[in-house]
Amino acid sequence: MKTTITDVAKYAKVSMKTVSRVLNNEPNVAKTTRDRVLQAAKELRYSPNLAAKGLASSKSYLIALLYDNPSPNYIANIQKGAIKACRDNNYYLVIEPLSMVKANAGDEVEKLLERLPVDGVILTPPLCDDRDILRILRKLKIPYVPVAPTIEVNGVSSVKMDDVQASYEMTDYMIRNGHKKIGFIKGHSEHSASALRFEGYKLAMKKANLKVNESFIAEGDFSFRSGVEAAEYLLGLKESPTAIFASNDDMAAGVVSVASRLGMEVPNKLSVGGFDDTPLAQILFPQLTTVKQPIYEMGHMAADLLINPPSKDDELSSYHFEHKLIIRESTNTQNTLDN
Amino acid sequence: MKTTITDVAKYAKVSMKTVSRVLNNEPNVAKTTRDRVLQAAKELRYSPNLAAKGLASSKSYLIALLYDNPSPNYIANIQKGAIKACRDNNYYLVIEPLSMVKANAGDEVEKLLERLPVDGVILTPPLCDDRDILRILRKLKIPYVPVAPTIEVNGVSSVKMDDVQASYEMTDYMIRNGHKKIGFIKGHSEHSASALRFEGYKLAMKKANLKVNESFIAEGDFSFRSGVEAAEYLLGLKESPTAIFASNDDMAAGVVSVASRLGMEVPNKLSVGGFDDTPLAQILFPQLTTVKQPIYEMGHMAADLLINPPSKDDELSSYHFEHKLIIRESTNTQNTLDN
DNA sequence: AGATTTATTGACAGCGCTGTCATTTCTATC
DNA sequence: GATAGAAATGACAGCGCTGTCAATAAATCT
Repeated sequence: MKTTITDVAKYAKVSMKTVSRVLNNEPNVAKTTRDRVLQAAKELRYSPNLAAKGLASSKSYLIALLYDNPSPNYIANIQKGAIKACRDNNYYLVIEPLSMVKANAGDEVEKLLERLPVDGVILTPPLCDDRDILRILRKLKIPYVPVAPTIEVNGVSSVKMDDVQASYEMTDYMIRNGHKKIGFIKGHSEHSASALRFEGYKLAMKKANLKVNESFIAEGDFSFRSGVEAAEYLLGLKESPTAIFASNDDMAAGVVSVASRLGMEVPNKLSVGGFDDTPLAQILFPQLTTVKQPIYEMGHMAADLLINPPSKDDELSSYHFEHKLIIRESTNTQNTLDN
Repeated sequence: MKTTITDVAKYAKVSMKTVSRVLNNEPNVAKTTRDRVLQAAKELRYSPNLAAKGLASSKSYLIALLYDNPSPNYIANIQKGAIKACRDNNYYLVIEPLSMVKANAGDEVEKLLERLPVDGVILTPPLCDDRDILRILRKLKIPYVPVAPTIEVNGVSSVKMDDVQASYEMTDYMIRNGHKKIGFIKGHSEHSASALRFEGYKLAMKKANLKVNESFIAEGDFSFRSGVEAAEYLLGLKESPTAIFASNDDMAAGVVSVASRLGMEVPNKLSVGGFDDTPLAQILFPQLTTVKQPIYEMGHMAADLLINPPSKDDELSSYHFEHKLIIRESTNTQNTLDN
């Protein structure tokens, strides 16, 4: 038989309500009473029934993680971070992959959340920039935290990293290594990060008084294959870049693979930079210079913001986390003789 | 205001209980009544309150996925499969990563499940072979389905694939390609699959009247790095194998990387086989010959077994799913002249 | 037709907790 | 020491649903 709050109340010789107060850290309980209740709960190995709490307080103690992101690694890290925050607060994480390809993601979300009235929703890219979904969330009055969104919504905190700055740093690093002809492979146009990373690249080029050569900009969609295609194009140019900055690791892996097929040694003949620091980056030969995103941290903060909403006073519109440029083997000083 | 069952009852001019019956597909409701209720529910956009259902029926409509598996890809696929089954049954998936490294995983699980009384638990390797966890689950009387377990428990259905057979097929494929000196890299000793895959390898060798050369067997732990180390050992042998079967893709990637560093062309000088068919397998150059595990299918069935438990009659002890040998570029016919 | 079984429906309590508000006990004040 | 005010505690309803069991309607059998 499962212990209930009534058992604890009897044992501690107080009312149910007092037990409830103690267990929920509500104020106005005498220290001695509090200790007695805590002791009773401990001895009886009491643990609250989530469904009952939920029903009585119209809370669910559930946070939903919505995603439509093909990268298992990204999702795994967001999950880890979010779960940590949930565990520390006796919340639970429900995951719901979505497919934006289907006509209306909004409807799907609506149906989902009408059934499962979660206390908060974490939105990962590209979902966090989907107007339909945001509208539904607002309509259902469900708090949400977008991870790395482009759209800023009034009164909604978000977690992000500085994609522009990170991308700037990578490009700048290549420039400081003597590279002047730097190719760039864009990411999926639906992901807001794509534009930001491109921005950072252009910024660094501009600051260094380097002209952005339009033919050095290739389209990609974050997939390995698109990296291969972009690399084939870039390296097939009669005057090809000496460094290629792919806006994620998968595409960078594509570049490395094309380069090695072409007998173009990385990094001596071609420097390659990636983005994300996926496990792949260390598996590749040579290991990839890349940018480590604070994914775990963002997931953690997103959940935490939903569980412990900041008071209006200290509310920030967005919380920034630090990325890190990770220099490995795929980039090198440009040998000026080669140029 | 959220519609409740009472609203639907009034609208359809029946009792709450009848609505409940209709919505839960219980028998003994007249067709006309059923239709009327369904219509009412639809018009009112009714959706049940999970917490209330849970409280009243002492069910939670939640399935927990417990894992301690460093492979995001494996987890992502299990999750996808499990979620599909959950969605189709109005269940939800709660994920809980565990760390077996910590002293007693059992306690952690116990605390977790006392708080969150889920209707079922999916256990992935290596958790599914942890005696402590199994004991707790039995004690708490929570149904569970182990994915690819070694331990068989009476009355508990499990989902699996045939690791021995799959491994046999890969080895056999190499043998039929003319290879005689086939190296094998074992997986993490804690994962039961490791032993099974090794078994399949030995079986194939035996069937082909090939002697298993002890020095061709290397220890690994499923990590890329361990694959590198194993490959360095195997390829450093004065008489080294012409093919290496690594018991997962990450280790196979390690082999490929060492081989290319050593200027040993894959597959012409060395065939390499992996296991898992992770995205990595297609990203590598050359693309990896590997075994595709029915991970999604196993996740799906695991959740389904928990949601719709088979009746005692048609209960199977374990459900097997088909793997698939995927032949790509990293394996080749052994050139007998080289031998 | 009347008796008996079976299918269909409804009334109502109660799952375990919290919110509201009433009540009691303490503390500070003059 | 009486009194106002604050702090601590408790009584009780009710969150939205389902289980139980009783009541009624329909079907089947002598």
